[in-house]
Amino acid sequence: MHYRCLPNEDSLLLIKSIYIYIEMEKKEEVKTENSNSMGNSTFSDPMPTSFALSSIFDMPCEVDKSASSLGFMDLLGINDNYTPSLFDLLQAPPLMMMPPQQQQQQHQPLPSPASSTIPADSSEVLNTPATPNSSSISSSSTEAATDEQNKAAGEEDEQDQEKTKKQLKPKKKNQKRQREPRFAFMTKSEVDHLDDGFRWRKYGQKAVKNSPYPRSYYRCTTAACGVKKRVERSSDDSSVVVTTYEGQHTHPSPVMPRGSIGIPPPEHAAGSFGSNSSFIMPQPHYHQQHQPHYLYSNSSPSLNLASINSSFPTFLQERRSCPSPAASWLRDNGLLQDIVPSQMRKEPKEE
DNA sequence: CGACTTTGACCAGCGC
DNA sequence: GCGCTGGTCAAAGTCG
Repeated sequence: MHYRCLPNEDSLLLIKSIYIYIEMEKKEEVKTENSNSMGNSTFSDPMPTSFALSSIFDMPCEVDKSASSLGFMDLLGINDNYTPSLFDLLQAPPLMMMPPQQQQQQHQPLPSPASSTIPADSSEVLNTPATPNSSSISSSSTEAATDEQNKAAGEEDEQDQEKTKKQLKPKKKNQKRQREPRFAFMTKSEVDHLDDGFRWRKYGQKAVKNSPYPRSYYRCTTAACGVKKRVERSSDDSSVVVTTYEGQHTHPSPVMPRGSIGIPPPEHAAGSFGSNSSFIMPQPHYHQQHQPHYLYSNSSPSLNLASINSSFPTFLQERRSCPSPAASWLRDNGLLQDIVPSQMRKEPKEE
């Protein structure tokens, strides 16, 4: 697979699309693998995809150097003798990358920053993890209606029913439960619930099959923001926390992290995602212990790129924030090895 | 007292 | 159809 790079203001959105594309491509493989091997439990077999993605990011990319963005080659240390990988390109300043298939199939450009919410029919969207931590990969699935809408409908119908506690439950009867796009990432952390700048309310906890650790369910406390996240500890490695975000924040982070390494709303990043500038990527709280040291330790704390888009997978942002040498180091030592795909959910059967 | 967590019960989806 | 599991609800409890 090769990617073409073109300069474009919407590059990061396109990168997202690539990421989505990768996920979609890999989804089927993983499904098959899982069904052939160990059943259907979620996260049951993260490694195949993990490695697959790793290799994808290491894939050589076809770069249109003449058209690439200003300083991009220098920044990445790319020269005529070096073929950048997708990983490298993800660190580049705005540029466009599209897999050949996508170039043909997806004539429709991704939404401009001005309308950076993904179209409803866009089957795969990355949401806003705004997570402080490192490694991560996600998957997304799509299903669309909001809980709020369902709730309203359900309440209407069941008003006369006796138990108030049951009023909200029939809401799902007439409609298949639909989900927001989601993605998951893994983090080495001693704390389960990572501070990502948003405020969450825990609304449930469940024991997880084949895992001694429970899964916790959180909802964004902001009214009208239906973002949820699930947090669970990996049964394989108790030091790893798997966080799955679902949905997209409709508001800026209410909590700007203390000593947030001062990432101001990036003016020059506005070209990429600026119109959605209210979405400031919360920066990690480094007082917590969950921050893998290698992420930022040797690289500049972070470029403004880190805050460009709340919908951009954190692990990519962090990759982006590292200069190329660090990038190759990371590639060899850490991030991708930690990547775990989220559960690969079936596509909605009905549109 | 409000915000948040805990926890048992309930519901829906899925596989057998 | 049945049972299992994930996801959610909401009352009760806790905390600041």
